[in-house]
Amino acid sequence: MPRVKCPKCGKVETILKSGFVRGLQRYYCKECIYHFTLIKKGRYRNSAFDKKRQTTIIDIAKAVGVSASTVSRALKDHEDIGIRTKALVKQAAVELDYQPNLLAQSFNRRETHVIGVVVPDIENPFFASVLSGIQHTASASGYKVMIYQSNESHKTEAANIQTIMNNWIDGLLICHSKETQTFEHLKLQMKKGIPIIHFDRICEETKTSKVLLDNVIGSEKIVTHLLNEGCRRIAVIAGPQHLYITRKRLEGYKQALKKANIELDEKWISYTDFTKPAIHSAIDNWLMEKTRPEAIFCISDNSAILTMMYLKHLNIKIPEDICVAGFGNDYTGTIIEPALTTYNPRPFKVGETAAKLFFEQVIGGDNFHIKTITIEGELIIRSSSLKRSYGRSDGKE
Amino acid sequence: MPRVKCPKCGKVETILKSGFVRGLQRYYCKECIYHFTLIKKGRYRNSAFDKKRQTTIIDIAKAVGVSASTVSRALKDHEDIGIRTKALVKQAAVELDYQPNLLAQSFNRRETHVIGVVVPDIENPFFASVLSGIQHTASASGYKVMIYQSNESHKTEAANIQTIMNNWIDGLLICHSKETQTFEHLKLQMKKGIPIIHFDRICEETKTSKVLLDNVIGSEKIVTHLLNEGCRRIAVIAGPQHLYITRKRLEGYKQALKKANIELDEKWISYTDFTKPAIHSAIDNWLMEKTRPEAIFCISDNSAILTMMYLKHLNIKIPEDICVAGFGNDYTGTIIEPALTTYNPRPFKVGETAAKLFFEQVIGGDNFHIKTITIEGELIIRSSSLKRSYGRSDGKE
DNA sequence: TTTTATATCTTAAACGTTTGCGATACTATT
DNA sequence: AATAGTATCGCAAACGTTTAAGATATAAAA
Repeated sequence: MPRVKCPKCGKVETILKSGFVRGLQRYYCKECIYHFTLIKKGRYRNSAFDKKRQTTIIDIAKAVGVSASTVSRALKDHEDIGIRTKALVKQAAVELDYQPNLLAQSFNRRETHVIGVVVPDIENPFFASVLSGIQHTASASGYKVMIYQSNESHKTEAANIQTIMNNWIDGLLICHSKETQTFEHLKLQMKKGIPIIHFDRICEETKTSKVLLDNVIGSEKIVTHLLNEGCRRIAVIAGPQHLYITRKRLEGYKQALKKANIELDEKWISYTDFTKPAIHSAIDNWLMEKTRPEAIFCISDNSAILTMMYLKHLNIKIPEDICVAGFGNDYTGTIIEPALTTYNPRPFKVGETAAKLFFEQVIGGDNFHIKTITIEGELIIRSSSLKRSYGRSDGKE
Repeated sequence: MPRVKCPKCGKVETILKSGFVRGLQRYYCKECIYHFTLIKKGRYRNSAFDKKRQTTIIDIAKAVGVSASTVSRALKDHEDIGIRTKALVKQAAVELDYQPNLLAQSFNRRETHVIGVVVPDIENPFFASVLSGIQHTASASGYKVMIYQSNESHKTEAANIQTIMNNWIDGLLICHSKETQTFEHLKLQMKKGIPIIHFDRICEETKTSKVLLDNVIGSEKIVTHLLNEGCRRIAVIAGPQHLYITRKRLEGYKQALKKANIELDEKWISYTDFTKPAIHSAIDNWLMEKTRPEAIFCISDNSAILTMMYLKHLNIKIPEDICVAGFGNDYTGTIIEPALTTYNPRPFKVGETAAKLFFEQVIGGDNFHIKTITIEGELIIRSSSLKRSYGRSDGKE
């Protein structure tokens, strides 16, 4: 029999073995009816937790000789606290290098002051700019921004939302992936009452605030400009057919034609996946027509760049032979020659506005009614479309 | 005297008024020696907290008829829990739509699984790509990413770090702003024991892991390439003199010259702030020399683009008259004509590596020794520098 | 002197989860 | 029958902060 003393009565004779728990020999004192093991781990005495321990309000409270609640109130200048106490507390806070545990605060208040953002791709300049706008606005109000990219995958998007929504964020700003066509993953989360704001590629089925690009008007402006330059046969490099921006920008295209009393010819519309081969083959097809297109309107700047490079490769002159226009105002459009006519959707402002809508919803609470805001963009005319006035100035930089 | 009953003894006669607290009439029962007010607010009964309440493990515990700790363990398949109980708990969790409160978990564990990232500017493609690499790697390990941009301001950077470090993040990945020249704000935080990883613009004074671009070797490769093309007088558009990348890339420039036995001429080095006017004036000055430079090496792609556009504007042929090379492999370099010779620092990999270093440090704990990893980049030769072999293929796309 | 008012402080519960360790009900062994 | 072993569970504390509401001291009023 081992010489083990009972921690309660101190006796040795009454101790019996009693199996094992978690690999440790267990003992049992007959007299005290008390089970115990010898080695104690002590959760908060050994581990890595120790190092992470910082000054808390309790430390301050002890130092000053008041209660923790007084410290809490003093630090936020609550009226109930005497001016002398406040001073003492604040001084002690500085001396002890007190830093509030924001995690504890958030936990207590059930508010993290974090905005979650899900974008398809951070490296896309448009989204980078939106992100910047969000970050800027959030920061100004003391909010943090957590980002996720879906990589244009519906699955990743759904998984991201699932994780992030579990108490981490106060609101979600989202632009759906190209793949996303069902929105059950979002609707599930909406029950939690966390504000959701859509931007750019929105979801039409949910009662959420939305920030839109003026896709229709913008496209209409571009196409109208091309018409004004004397182009009649205007081809379109569109995206996948189900994609929101494809539908909307095509709508603008059609409107412009209608207003100009030009009949729509479906052969001038090519649905692509924005890849180089798809675009090349679309152009090849058009060039085989007996009458070539006079202009190509590309739904995105990136495809416009690809289009221009291919046309140049084919020794087709821009804009003399074919005008080209894009949509998006990517930086590359100013570099390529001739400079690309495009439409600036003001992505930074899109981000700003989305963040502002979030704040409105937070402040408004139940009184807030969802809004849809369309950001007015800006037609940017550059050489790539200036057929009629070829040779005149490049427009503004 | 008001007809107020004592909540304790129920008597009315013994009640006295006793001033006001928080705007409410206060009463006092002589017999019970008990102060009280009439209206009770009840913190967790009325407010917005209610709506945010979700299913907790306690709810599950009640439903199944076990304790909360059992639920906690069952959900993570702890061996102590019986297989039947586990099944019951998991089933209840699904039925009640239980979502763990990640905030509570983090608070308890003192671990958020969030990586903080501070970059100067999200819209800069280099940083966007780094960010993407970080996000990718973090996501794969179940970590979230919180971003901050300093907007190249030291003050903003310091403020960001201050906020974010208070328990919000498990680690900090940072690229300093151009302005940042003192690092006290960082050193202060290092005491907390949170891993800090530097990338790109590092801090040489701190004992932190770092991820570097191969600035020196990369620049040397570029300049050597220019030398091989027959350029002898190679001018440099540098950045501000104190900037880390300026110093390093200049070092590579000098090394290349030295190896080629060409004497360094300081007049070919121009320190700019990367703005258009500064670059233009640097070029103007060089062109006034009796012997013009044969090549211009720009410390960054963006300044290379500006340089090329200005040279073209001056009707100087690239590369016949002057070769141009950049550093960074921005997308625009593939668009401009002639395409820009540059160096790909592999920003995505930089981000990936920074994140990996963080994980190594977390896993290694005290055993981890800080590392400095240099990411090997890739020389990308395009037309803008192909003087000798002008007219030959464009190199790989 | 008794009652009322004011200013300032304390107490304790609550947030949701984790976890050390004791408790209980068995079965197996001696 | 006494003791030892095993499987499975519960208790309670701990994390750091906030906050409702009671407590106390002191001054003012009746």
